[in-house]
Amino acid sequence: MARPRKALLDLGKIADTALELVDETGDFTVPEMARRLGVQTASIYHHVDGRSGIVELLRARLGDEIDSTTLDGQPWDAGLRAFAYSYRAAFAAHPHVVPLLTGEPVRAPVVLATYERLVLLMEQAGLPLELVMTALTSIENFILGSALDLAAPEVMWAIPSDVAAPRLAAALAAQSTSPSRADRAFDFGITVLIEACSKLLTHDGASPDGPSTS
Amino acid sequence: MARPRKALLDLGKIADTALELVDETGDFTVPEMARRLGVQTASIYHHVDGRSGIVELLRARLGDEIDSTTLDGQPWDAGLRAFAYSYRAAFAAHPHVVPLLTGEPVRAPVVLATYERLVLLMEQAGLPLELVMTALTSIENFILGSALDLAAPEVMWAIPSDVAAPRLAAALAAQSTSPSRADRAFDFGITVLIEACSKLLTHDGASPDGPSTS
DNA sequence: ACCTGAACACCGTTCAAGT
DNA sequence: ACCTGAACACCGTTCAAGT
Repeated sequence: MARPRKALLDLGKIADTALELVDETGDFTVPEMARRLGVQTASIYHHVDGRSGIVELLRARLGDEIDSTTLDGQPWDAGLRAFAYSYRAAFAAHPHVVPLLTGEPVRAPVVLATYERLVLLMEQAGLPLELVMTALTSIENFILGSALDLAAPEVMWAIPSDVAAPRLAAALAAQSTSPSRADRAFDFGITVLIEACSKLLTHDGASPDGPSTS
Repeated sequence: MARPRKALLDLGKIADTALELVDETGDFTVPEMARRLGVQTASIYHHVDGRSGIVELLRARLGDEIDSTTLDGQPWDAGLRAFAYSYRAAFAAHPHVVPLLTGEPVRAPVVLATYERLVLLMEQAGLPLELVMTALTSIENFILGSALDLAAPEVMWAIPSDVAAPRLAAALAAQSTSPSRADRAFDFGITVLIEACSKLLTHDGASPDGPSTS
């Protein structure tokens, strides 16, 4: 065979296969991908820069699933909230990908554009410029930590039998079950982080409330 | 040689070597450890349950570095804050270990005992029991996400030259440099999350402004 | 440019053999 | 119980050879 008239492989197929494999088995392997693609292992190396190149493909793929339109026609806090939810939803759809992505967060062009828009909105709302990255970084870290939580099993607070922790056990038992533990924790955290941002605004524009005088 | 009169290996040495290797090179390998220990690769398998057993050793090691005495003789919020800082400090000392630990958080006995004590304190302070795990989970996720951030290079918001993001660039430039970006983001988030917890308290105990019913 | 087939170094793990 | 030496399956990566 050697070189076929039409290429057997392209980045899309490679990304698809890697994502499939990670979703199904929790990880991927270059030979495993080659088998699925009906191709030699070496062939894949003609398209990507090794295994880490495939991880970059996955990072970009997740980034593309993040909805970047959430910032238009909304106040900045609602937009930020929607962005956070969309960011996490992209991870939630492929929880096993997240551990492969640690070390560097998603910085796809779409995501970068969203951050640019966010910075602008927060600035205009009155958040001091030197606080903007602090706020966004803490929110991003929270999202990433929450995403990792998604890959963990739901009942993971199993208390070893040789440890006495009655109140912890009671708190675990007292959790309502409808939204998952992870969902509730995410909502709680993202809500308070965004609220905290709005309290840092210097109300030099028109602002209804505030602890000035009443 | 075969079996020496005194064992060459023990869990302490194995954990030490793995930690050394991860701190120096970012990862560890069983044969690499064996070389450092002056021992055959197979010997290590007589002490731990494979590579994942070594990861568990590292998880426990990090857990032991967390200071669990922070909760005594302090109000719950100061204790929780100290615990969070200590938790993160343990990660900060060995940032490359963190990615190996994702999937399951640290649940060493010390940490579990701290959580037990925290739940008790928060309950007594008046936090509704069904909210306790939500609050603690979101804080733990935030800590984990922040810890991962520590393994990332300080200047990681490099904006690709083909992307225009002037306000993002300005926000990055406007950051003060004294405490690191990661430190500031951590402090911001942990402060806000704990404050949010204290607002959820139902002041039915001895409380200055609470409604008087018992 | 793109695929094959074969190769290489290396890793995780097992196991019989020795004390 | 604990270590060795040798083995096995598998992985990531490279490369000459073919079209």
